[in-house]
Amino acid sequence: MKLSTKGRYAVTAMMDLAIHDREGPVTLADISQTQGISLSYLEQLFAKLRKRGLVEGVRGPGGGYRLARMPHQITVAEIITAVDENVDVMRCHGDGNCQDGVRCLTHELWAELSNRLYEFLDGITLDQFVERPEIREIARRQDEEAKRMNFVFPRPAA
Amino acid sequence: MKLSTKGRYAVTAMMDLAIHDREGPVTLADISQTQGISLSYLEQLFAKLRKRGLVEGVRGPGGGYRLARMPHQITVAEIITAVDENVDVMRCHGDGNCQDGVRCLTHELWAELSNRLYEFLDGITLDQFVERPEIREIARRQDEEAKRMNFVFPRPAA
DNA sequence: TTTATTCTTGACTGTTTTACTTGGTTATTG
DNA sequence: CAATAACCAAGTAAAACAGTCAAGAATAAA
Ligand code: FES
Ligand code: FES
Repeated sequence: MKLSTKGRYAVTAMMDLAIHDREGPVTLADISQTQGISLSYLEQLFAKLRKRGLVEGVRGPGGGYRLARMPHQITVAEIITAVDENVDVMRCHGDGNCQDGVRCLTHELWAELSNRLYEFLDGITLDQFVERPEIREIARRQDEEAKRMNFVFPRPAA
Repeated sequence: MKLSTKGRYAVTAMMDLAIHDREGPVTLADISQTQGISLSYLEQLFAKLRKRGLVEGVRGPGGGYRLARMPHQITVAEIITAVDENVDVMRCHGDGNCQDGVRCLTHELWAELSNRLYEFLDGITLDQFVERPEIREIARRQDEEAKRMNFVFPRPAA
């Protein structure tokens, strides 16, 4: 397992998606602006998320991305493994042969660690966070901020 | 937290150390050969482990490294954080300001994740594995292998 | 039907981290 | 003294990371 900025970005974006799920598809440009993540980088991440069946894209005006499942059916583990391809905690990838073809000293340790780690991350679903009032408050603030940015010149006085 | 080969090497080496703790200091050359890790790379890792007070070095002939504490007092979390300096699961490093100075959407999620992950890794100590018969068996095999390598020509028949 | 919107794809770039090497210098033992 | 083994400082090739750029394809709205 690897927990880097990449996985963090992915989870952040998925959370944004979960929060605005009822308001129709969310555009990557929106997420980019709201969460401060590079648009083109998001595109790469969402390509992977889509291949894993976590999100689905809607093209054309009014389009964007939408969760492919209910928030309580999407776990943090899935999101992270979707974008972080080498999730190899073990050198042997579970085959038990990294020591000249035989099992190495720490195989068991990593196997156990890997299992419990995955179980743990797999127990955290998106909905566990989006429902919290503190989170909703932050989301509301972000939305207002975005609105303020977009309509700074609503109609030039003329 | 970051779980990479680096941390894996460190834990592997520490485990080797824990197993051979009673036979006096263990040399890095031994670990290098037994576990298949580059000697100079081990030196770098052990420099960090030493700075964190996890091991102590004994110089000169017959020297090597030795655990600075009992195996049940050394956790996997300590070992990993010792060699992986940037343990920043959160972009804000706990300050809650990665979103233009204010708390971002996923701050809580990462804080909680970070906490529980650390607690989990902190609950695993070295002795929990070195006592297992399967592990001891692998260690025994490794030792024999090493012996066979060293004494391939014990005394040329003459 | 045109057009704007948005997803989708591929290639490309600079920076950082990994894993490892080279080449030393101390300190300790016999 | 010579052998041993910890210490230390640089440097390096390859990979991963974070991000950019550009072109295209599908679709909804005008
Ligand atoms: S990690 Fe499985 S054999 Fe080494
Ligand atoms: S992670 Fe703490 S504010 Fe974003």
